[in-house]
Amino acid sequence: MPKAIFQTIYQDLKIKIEEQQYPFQQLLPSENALVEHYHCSRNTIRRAISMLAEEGYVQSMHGIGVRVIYQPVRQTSFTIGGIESFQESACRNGLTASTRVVQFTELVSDEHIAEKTGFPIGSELYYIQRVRYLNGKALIFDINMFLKACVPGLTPEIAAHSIYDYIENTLGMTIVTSKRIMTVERITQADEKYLDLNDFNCMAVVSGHTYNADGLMFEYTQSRHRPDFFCFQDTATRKQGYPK
Amino acid sequence: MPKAIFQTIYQDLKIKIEEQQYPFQQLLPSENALVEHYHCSRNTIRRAISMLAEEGYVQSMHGIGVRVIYQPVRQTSFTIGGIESFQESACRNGLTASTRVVQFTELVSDEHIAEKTGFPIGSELYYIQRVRYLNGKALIFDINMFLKACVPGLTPEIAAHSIYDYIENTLGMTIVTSKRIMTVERITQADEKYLDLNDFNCMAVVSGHTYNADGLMFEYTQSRHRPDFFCFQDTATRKQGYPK
DNA sequence: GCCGATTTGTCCGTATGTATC
DNA sequence: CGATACATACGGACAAATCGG
Repeated sequence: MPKAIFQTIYQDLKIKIEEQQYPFQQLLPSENALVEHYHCSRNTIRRAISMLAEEGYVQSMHGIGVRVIYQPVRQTSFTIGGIESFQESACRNGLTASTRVVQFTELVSDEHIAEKTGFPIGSELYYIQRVRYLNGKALIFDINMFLKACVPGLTPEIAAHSIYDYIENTLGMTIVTSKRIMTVERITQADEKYLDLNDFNCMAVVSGHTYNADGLMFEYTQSRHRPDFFCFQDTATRKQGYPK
Repeated sequence: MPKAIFQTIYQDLKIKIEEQQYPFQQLLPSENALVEHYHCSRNTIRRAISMLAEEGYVQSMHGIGVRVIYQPVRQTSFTIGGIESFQESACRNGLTASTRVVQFTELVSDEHIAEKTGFPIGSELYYIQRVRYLNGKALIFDINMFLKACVPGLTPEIAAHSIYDYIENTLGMTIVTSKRIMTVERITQADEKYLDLNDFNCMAVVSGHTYNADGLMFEYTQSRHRPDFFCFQDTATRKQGYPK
C-alpha cells in the first residue's frame, strides 16, 4: 500500500527531528521552503506539521516559524503511549515479553457487567485474564472482554500470542479509537495470586474502551500494572477559542 | 475577538453531540449537507470533524459517513483531561476548591534539579509547594518550578489564587504545549505532613513540562494526588501509515 | 512609527481517488 | 455500474503577526 504524501513528509520530518538534524529549539525551514523541497502544496506541509505539533514535537508560532520542542526521553519503566499492543509496547521499551493465559471463558453481559464495561445487557462476550511478564517478572495483570460476534474464533492459543495481531491481520478488522481512563486502585486477590508484587498496596490501572472501524465498541480492557513499572505519557495542547 | 469559522462549527457540533441531538452510534449529516447548512467550504467542515474525532466524539468511516461515538462519562473522582488549571478542573468536576501555599522560595537550578526538570543549570527559579483542598479535604500536593525570567512578579498571594490566571490574563503569556508523564510513587514525608491520607502507601503523580508561545519550557510541575481521588482521561486514535 | 518582506493562520473552489452500497 | 460519501491534494487568496530597515 503506497503511503500518502503527507504521511511520508510527516515521517521524514519526524525522523530528522529525532536524529536532531533539526535540533531542539531551532526553527524548521519555512513552509514555503518545505513546499519547494518536497514538491507539494502548502496544505500538505501544514498537515504534516500539525501532526508533529499534536505529538509535542514542534510548536508553530505565528509570524515567526515552527520551533522544534522535541527532546529524547529517558525510558526508565514500561511506558505507554498511543494505541499499541503489549507486544509492540514491550518491543519499543526494549524488553522481552511473554504472556500466560490464566482464564479463558465465555459469558453473557448482565446488568453489573454492562454498567462497568458499557456492553449492552445480553451481549455474548469472551472473558480473558492474562499475566504479562517483562524480562521474566510477572508485572501486569490484564482482563479483557471482547464482543464474541466481532472477534469470532478466538482461542487461548491466540490469546497467548497477540489478540491484536489476530484481529488486524487475520480478521482484517481495523482498530481506530480507544478511550482510556487511568486510575490507581487497591490490590486484589488476583493481583496477589498471579503477580510478583512488592510492598505496594495498590496498582496503576488503565481501563479502556476500544472501537473498530464501524464505530462499534468491541473491547473492554483493564490493565493492572505494578506501580514501579508503569509510566503513561501524554501531550496536551491548549485549545484555541477560549474567548477570555 | 471573533472566533474562526471552523471553531464555531466545531463547538456547535460538539454541543449538539453532547445534547444528543446527534445521538450515540448515529451518523452526522454528510459533509456536503453540513457545507450547505453552515455555508462554508468542505475543508472547513472536515477540519471541525477531525477535531471532534481527536477527542473521541466521532469516527469517520470511508464511504459511509461520520459516526457519533460520544457517551457521557460519570465523573466519580477528580478527572484530569487537557491543559487546565486546578481551578478549572475543580469547577468542571463540580467541586469547591481552595489552595494553601506552604512554601514559596527562589532557587537556582543545580545539576540535580536540571536532571529532573530539564531547566538548564543556573536558571533562576521560583519554587512553590501548595496543598490543594477539594470540598475541604487536603487531597493534592503540588510542586511547581517556574522560570523566574518568564513569570516576573510572582507572589505567594498569586500562588494562593491561580498562577495560570496571572500568567494568561496579567502577563499576557500564552500556554501552548504541555508534556506530561503519569506514574505511581511512594508516599513522601511531605505527603504525610500536609495531606489527609488514608492507608494507601502510594500517590498518583503527574509530572509535566509546560511550554509557552515562544516554545520555551518555563514550568515544571509535579502534582501528587491521593489515589482514590484521581482519574486521568485520554483518547487515542490509531495512526494511519503502519504499512503492515 | 511606518513600511515592506517573511511567515504562519484561515478559507475557498476544484479535481481526483477510493470505499460503500 | 452509478450514486454517495469520505480521503487526499493542489493552487490561490487574504488576514494577522513578526521583524528589520
